[in-house]
Amino acid sequence: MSRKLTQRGRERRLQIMREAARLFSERGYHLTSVADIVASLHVGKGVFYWYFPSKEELFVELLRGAHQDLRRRQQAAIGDEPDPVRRIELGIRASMSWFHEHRSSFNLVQFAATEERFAIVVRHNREVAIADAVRHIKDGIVEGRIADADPEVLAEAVVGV
Amino acid sequence: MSRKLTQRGRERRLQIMREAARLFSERGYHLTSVADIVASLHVGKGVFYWYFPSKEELFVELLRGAHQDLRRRQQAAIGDEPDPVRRIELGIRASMSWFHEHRSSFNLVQFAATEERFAIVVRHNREVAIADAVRHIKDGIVEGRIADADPEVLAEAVVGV
DNA sequence: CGAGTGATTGACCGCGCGGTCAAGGCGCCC
DNA sequence: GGGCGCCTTGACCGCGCGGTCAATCACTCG
Repeated sequence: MSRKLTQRGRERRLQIMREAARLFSERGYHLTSVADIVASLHVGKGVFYWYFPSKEELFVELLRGAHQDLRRRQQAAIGDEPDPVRRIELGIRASMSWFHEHRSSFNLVQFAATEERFAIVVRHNREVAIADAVRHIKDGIVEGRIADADPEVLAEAVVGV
Repeated sequence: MSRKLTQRGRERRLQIMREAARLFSERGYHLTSVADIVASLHVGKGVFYWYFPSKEELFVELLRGAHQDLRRRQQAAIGDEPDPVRRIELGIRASMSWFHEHRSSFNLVQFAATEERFAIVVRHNREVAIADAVRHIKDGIVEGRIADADPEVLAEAVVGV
């Protein structure tokens, strides 16, 4: 799907993603033009379209990247904690501190939720999170540490937090 | 500041506000053009600009209107309840059910928070809400029903809910 | 050196946006 | 009827957007 890139190319790509994330989160998606992004990087417009098919695709990629990063953080925090209740608690705490450190990603997600075409991605991410929580809850029920209720419903509540 | 209007004019104005709120909340502010709004009302473009100076102003007015309506609802719910702790609880519950009933207003506020020029209005509304809460908390402290802490800080927490 | 290819430039395009305005309808009062 | 003022129309304007592309650069490798 994507081009083959040299090392230099991969760096440019990341550079664009970082700058775009910064501008999107500061001014908002619609008020940040592609021209703004390339201008603040002091490069021509073609550079942007060499690395990304469209402004929209770039944004979706930022969204997905943020979600992956968050999930990685959760899993690192949970580690090999055996108690499912503690696992859930650690996951929630990790998410909170992650969002605290990555305010700009938080802004991106918040905006994404207000526009249907991006909300789809957000919903998908949410479902992944719910699936994660469901697994822990089922473990908790098996061990008798959590009341036997519909795991899906409880998971929704956890993610809602 | 605004024009003088006949009864018919006031109705048109409300009609536009309702339709705009609907479209903004469904598709988002930027994806809803003034042309969309007037088209869905089957009127010419000039009608819009007869009643509103700009698309931006209309949005701000919707934001302010939503805030006023929410606040009215809170005050009605609180009524003459004497206990300050109960007052706060009733206020929070009223806010929750109001947002539940007015999802579209919720979407508007959510979007507004992502764009600086509108976030200013949201912050102002927030400050009003905090001022309200501060008053109740001070009452609570005087009566000894709430621990003696910085009322401002506690109020922030209440509004955060 | 020259060929090949990844990377870059910026003028250019078409479009749809927010906003304007001259013109005219409609209803009411004298 | 005639005049007045609220309201409506829609063609029109300028602009800045997302996106394209022919030309060119620059690095590597034989």
